[in-house]
Amino acid sequence: MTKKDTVLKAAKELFGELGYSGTTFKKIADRAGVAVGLLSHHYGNKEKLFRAAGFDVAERLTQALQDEVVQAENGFDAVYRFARRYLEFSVDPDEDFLVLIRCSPYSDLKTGEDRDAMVHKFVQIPVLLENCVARGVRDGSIPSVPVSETASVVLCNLVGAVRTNLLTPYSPPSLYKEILNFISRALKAA
Amino acid sequence: MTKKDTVLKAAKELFGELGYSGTTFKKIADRAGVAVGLLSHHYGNKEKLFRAAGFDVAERLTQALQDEVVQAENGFDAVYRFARRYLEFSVDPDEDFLVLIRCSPYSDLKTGEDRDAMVHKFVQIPVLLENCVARGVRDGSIPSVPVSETASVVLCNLVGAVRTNLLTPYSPPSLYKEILNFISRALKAA
Amino acid sequence: MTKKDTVLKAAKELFGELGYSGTTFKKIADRAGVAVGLLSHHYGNKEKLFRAAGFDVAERLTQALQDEVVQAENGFDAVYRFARRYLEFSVDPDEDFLVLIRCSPYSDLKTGEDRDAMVHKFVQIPVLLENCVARGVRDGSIPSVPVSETASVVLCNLVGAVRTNLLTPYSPPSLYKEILNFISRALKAA
Amino acid sequence: MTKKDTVLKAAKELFGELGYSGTTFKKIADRAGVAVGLLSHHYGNKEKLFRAAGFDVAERLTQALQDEVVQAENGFDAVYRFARRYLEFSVDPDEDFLVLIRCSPYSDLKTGEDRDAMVHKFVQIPVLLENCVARGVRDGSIPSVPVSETASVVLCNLVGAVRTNLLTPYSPPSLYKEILNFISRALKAA
DNA sequence: TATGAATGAGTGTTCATTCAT
DNA sequence: CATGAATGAACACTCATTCAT
Repeated sequence: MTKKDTVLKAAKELFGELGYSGTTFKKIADRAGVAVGLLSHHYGNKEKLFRAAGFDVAERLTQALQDEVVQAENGFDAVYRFARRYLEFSVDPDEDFLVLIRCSPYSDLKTGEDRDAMVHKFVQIPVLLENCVARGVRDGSIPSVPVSETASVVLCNLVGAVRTNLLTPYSPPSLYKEILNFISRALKAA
Repeated sequence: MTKKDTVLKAAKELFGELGYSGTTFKKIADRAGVAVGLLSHHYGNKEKLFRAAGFDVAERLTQALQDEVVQAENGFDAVYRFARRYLEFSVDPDEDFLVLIRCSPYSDLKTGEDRDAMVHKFVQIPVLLENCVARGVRDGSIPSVPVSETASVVLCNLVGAVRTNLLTPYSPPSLYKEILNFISRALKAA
Repeated sequence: MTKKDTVLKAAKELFGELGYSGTTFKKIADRAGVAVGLLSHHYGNKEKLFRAAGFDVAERLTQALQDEVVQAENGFDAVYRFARRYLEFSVDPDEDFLVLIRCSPYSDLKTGEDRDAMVHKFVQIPVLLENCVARGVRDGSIPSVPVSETASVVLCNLVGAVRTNLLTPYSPPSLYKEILNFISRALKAA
Repeated sequence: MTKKDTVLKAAKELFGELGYSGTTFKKIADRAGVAVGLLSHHYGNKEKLFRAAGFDVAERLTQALQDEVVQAENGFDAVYRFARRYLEFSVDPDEDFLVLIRCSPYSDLKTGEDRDAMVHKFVQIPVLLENCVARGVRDGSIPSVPVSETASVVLCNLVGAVRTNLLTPYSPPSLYKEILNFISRALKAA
């Protein structure tokens, strides 16, 4: 692993743990075991490093979801697999999912160049889910529902679930299982 | 309105718009039209002011939800009203709901005294919703479901919905209506 | 005791305990149980209040020393009584001697109007001691020594002793007794 | 001289001239001709910089005293040399002795971590003087006196003398000479 | 590529002082 | 005489960023 990669890994961890403003160049450099000057040298500035950290995880998540839905038998299954994989990914200790929570457009980013880039990056995820729902409506595995709206609602469930599980102490242990049941029931009952 | 209240109002607005670290004493003082020293004078320090701002809105939200659910005919209706009122509140321009998004335990607060206080304050909301679900199970308006888990899942829907609507550009205009339908369907199909 | 007096008493205690800059109007007002505005009302500003506190104790010390030396049988006895009384006064819990340590010209006051006033006030004490020494030289109870210099040296002993005893942990329990012996011996051996 | 050293030099001067709270980061940075941020960068915070300044001078003083007393013919001579060197050091323009007056335990430091460190550092000086007195008692150059107490008293003389000379306008020009005589006489007359 | 000393604008916070009541 | 809300300059300290090595 090059020092550049070490920096990115440390950045993903720390932005995830401490948020954007709680994370400093010094902390990242210390955890990565490099000099502070190296961060700007490789990544330009803090915003860009944050973006690189978020993009890296977003990229992996998108890939995981795509790999998952291609295995589905039908649209409903695709939606289900999407949701299950999303939740799994969120608790995978290798994936630094927390940084996504900090930097996704669902987070409390200030507006700016940064945010626009994130919005553009993340849009792939709702679009992928929409395709799954559309496929389900087409193949009859999901009753006739408004496609885009339904995808949005399912994503709301996932966004709410990962925040509840990762950030709050209110989460029951079976939350993810219940969320999947909830989505299934609602989709079938539509 | 006393200057103390003016400060709190400005704080609610700015913490909501810019987040905790994006909001400075100077910005609050400027918007409130007071001297910076007044913030510490009345609220001690930034954390306490943030807490006061969050508590104030949390208090109003809790009250609104309680006032709403007492009017319900049965448990299912109570859950529905709870959800509808929650979503309405989130877009009421008088209520500075955004600050809750920044400071709730669903947000990316660093841990600390601050967070503990918030967790303790916010727990009223899941508890209230649980009561509604329990009532529905008791009176038969909701099929037999695990109470606590179901309440958590419904709240996930609401948390996801307000974030999608208020923070992202991905929200379809009818999102809130769809979320309510989604919850209704899932609850009835249980 | 009027509120004005209460303020002065609190000021003497706190300036003594915490020093000039460690003492705030708020702390004084809190200890005195009055509003902060009252301090400026009665004493003008912080420097003047500090001066008033220091003067009050200096006045009492000067008086105590004068009362003591008039009882002396001869010059040597006067010097001895002066020293003994000075040390006694420094540990009298009713006298707030510590404030003198903070504000005397032997202390680390910044220069300024304040300091000049203190210098002028305190000069009475070396002058009084000089008179005692002069008397001793005159009446033969002290060998022929340079008067002013000897008085200065004796005062150095006292200044050093009270600082050692009140400020440091290096002071042996019998320090004051030893200091008195030391002065006696040196004076007689001159 | 590195910028780090320049900062320490400026700090020693200014803490000596203006005391702890009268000295600001800005003043130090200005005198040293560096940016304010450099002070924290190299020394952490104000307390630590103060400590570093005090330690530096204390170290030099301790060394000077040790170098001096090893040259003594006997215990009395050692005490005398100690006292003389101490007084000389206090007026050496290269040594920034004043900062010691501000930070020694004989000063009006507020209690705290800072003070503990100073107490621990300064204890070397009374200990060294005690050794001299003990040697004198052993070799007969000083009559039988309580060792620790006598050392304390001699140090009181020195502490009082440097304060009188450096801080007050009451000091006669020959004060240091008189103090040395005074100590000699008292020691021999014991 | 890699370092870390150096910068300086910006931050939260303190606090003596004022003043309307 | 007495209050405490209100002020704003001053403070220590942080930190992303630059740059000579």
